[in-house]
Amino acid sequence: MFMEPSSPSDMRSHILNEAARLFVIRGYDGISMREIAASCHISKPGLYYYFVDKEDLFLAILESSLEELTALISEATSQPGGTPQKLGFLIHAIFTRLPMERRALIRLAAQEMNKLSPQKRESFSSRYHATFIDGIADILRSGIQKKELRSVDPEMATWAFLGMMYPFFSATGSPRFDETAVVHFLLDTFLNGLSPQTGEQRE
Amino acid sequence: MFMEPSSPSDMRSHILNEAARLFVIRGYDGISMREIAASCHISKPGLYYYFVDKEDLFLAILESSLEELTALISEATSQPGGTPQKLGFLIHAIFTRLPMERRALIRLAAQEMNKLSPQKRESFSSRYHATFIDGIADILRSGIQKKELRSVDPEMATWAFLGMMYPFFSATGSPRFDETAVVHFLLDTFLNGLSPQTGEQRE
DNA sequence: GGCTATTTACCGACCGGTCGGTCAGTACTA
DNA sequence: TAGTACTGACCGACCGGTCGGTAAATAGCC
Repeated sequence: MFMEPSSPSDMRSHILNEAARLFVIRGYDGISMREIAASCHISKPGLYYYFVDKEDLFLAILESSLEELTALISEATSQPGGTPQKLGFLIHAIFTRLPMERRALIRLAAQEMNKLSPQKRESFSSRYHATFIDGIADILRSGIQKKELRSVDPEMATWAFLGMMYPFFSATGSPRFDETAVVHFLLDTFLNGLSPQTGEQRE
Repeated sequence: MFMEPSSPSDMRSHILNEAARLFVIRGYDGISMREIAASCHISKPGLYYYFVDKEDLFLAILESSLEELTALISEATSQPGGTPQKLGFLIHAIFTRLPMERRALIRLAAQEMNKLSPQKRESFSSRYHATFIDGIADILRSGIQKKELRSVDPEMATWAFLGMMYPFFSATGSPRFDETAVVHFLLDTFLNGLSPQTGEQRE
């Protein structure tokens, strides 16, 4: 009775999945609660039984994505080996452990966060930065400290790192590339660049 | 009498500017024609005097941004020097010749193109790819041919190149960095990567 | 120059439709 | 019989877009 839902009424998670899929395709303003309801084979008030409003539903999706990412980053951070290995692990994990839909969610969070009401946005975005952005920046920072990375602004590098990946997170748009090739290309480019190598390089 | 309007009724371009600013901040679905009208100190029907519908106004903004970009790319392509110089010119031109609002438009086009109706989207996106994406891919391709760049998939590299820049195109969100530093960082990272250099490197 | 006809550049009021959200039920369990 | 998991009907606000109208400038004619 006072235990929290241990089996979270699979309808709730079904809604979460379906709504995430739709938000990714059309954006926050692009789909209506009616469409989400129809896509879940439920009535619109049925949606409001599980979520207090549209924002609440959207936020629940963003939160779960952030949680997932945070777990991946902390796993990458505690990975044995040097910074290149940690970064390689992270890219590899994102592309192989997350289905495309969830990868697209990473982009969605970054792009549509501002659709939230001011207080919720502030709250989410500060957690988003503290765990996700700073988590990656910390890996980069420690790499710089250990001379495994050149001395650059870690936060700037984090945005570039993320930005490089985003085009390959698209549910629709952008072209389809072989994912193993993308994983390798991203890490290689981020670490070694596109200029021909003059000396021996590490990866 | 039969000359076309040489001074394009500065109201039209005022609307274009104002609407672009608003679309960038809130997205295509995020602002209404009423808000655009109010922001231009004009009535809603006044808007429809200049543009047939919302999509037409939006498309006019995207087209002008694409035109601007295309000009920059062709200028970069015909730049003297090697591929690194062409790429350097392009990044530099984007960051110094385009005010932030117009840079944000580049991102807007990529992100919100899909809000267009199917035929318009198809038409715009094919021109977008043919001139903008392929334009950059061609620079990369010729660089690879001339051994000035490592042998990678030029289209994949184009998306990564663009993706790296996008986080720094934000009108609001994302942090503010020193633009000269960003320009240098982006080119340097794209060409040389973040691993410490072992041999001498070219830029 | 004076007079009319037409065009330009808008505006207030309003349309049908959709939005997010609510409320009063109700079928089904425990 | 008390709660859980919903539903159909509905609300006010707002959406993109259109209607009929109009003041001011411009063009054509004498």
